[in-house]
Amino acid sequence: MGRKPGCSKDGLNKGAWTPLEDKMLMDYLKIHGEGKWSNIVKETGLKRCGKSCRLRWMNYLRPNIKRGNFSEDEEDLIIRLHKLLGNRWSLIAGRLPGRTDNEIKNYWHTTIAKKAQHRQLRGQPKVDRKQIASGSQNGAASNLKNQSTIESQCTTGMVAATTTLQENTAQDHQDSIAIPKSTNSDLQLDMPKTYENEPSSKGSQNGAASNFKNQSTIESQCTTGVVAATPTLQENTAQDHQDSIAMAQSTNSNLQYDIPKTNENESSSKGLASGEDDNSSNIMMYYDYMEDFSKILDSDFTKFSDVHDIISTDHHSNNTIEVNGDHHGVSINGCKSRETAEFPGKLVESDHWSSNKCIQADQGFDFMSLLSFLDSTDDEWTADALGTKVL
DNA sequence: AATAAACTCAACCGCACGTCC
DNA sequence: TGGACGTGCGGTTGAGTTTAT
Repeated sequence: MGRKPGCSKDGLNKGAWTPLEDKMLMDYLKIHGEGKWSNIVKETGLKRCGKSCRLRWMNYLRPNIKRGNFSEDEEDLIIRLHKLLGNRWSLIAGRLPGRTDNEIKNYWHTTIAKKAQHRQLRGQPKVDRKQIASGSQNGAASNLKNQSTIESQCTTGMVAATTTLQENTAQDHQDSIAIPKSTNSDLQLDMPKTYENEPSSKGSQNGAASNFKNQSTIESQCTTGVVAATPTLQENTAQDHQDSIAMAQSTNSNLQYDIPKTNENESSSKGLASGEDDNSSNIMMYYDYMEDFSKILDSDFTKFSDVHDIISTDHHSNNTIEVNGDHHGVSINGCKSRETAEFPGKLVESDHWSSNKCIQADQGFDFMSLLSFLDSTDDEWTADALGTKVL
């Protein structure tokens, strides 16, 4: 790959921007719009490299940038998303309207890390600031260039998502995201809340899972190293406050998580979960953690907030969904670009989930997990994200 | 009031990746 | 096919500001 010409060219300004420079940049962007950053230098005479212009625009000049302190909801959401995504600040920022990745990153490094340090003073296990910053302290997906895995352990009745980081210590490896607890040895994930009539403020700003008016339950039953899943979408009924999307009921043998062979040395975002031991009771799920979650998060959840708005269409593609006339995408496994949605033709028919090449049951599983995950109001969740019980 | 320490955050840097030729 | 280039991202820096002594 060729390297871009850096910003270190002679004659280009560096450091803080002046009001005049800001004005020149904004004037240009008003006319030409974003993009073609390198042209700005040529066409305006602004002595800034394109990269610097982009940064200034994205982080400061852009309209609708929210300034000021982060609200509790925002902080909570950041913590949750960081737990899920690690240091993918741009993705996190995408869920917080008006906030930039840089701002969130700074906030994390200062305020949130400080809180964790505060905990450290209370005699909890030492937390390295860098670890906090990188997310490795809580076992989140701190570096998604590394292999990530989700592992499900039937024996303990829980699903634990872990990231296997190349530079992680054994201790790191043991850290896990405390996705819903379960007391059921059949690996039942009771999603914590119903969304009906409860537009939670938590996470509502980002248009993510907040309006999902279904209680999601995920049940998986261990067989022999295979998770069998049957996602079914139950009709909403007035009497049924448990509107639920029951996933992974293990009754449909057509739906199985792929368990590819792994190469230990493979440095890939794709991971295979495998327990610390090879206990056969462990579930191992092939799971493209980075791509799938990021793409899910990239999608506009609000567009999927109401099942009634989702119309299966055959005239575009039998796997395309249309929401109020528009097409929206949750592109998974590289089936199509982000803009092209790939969903089963009939969402409610489980067979389609297994037969459709573009979305598999496990992805549905994760999609629903994510919704509940983000909407959980469990205080312990937040505490856990910091590796602490009390903030 | 002076100074040091701590904190904040805008900006820079290097890298990865996609696109174009 | 591979190099050049543009863009975006995460990590880091350091100037400016605030707080503590």
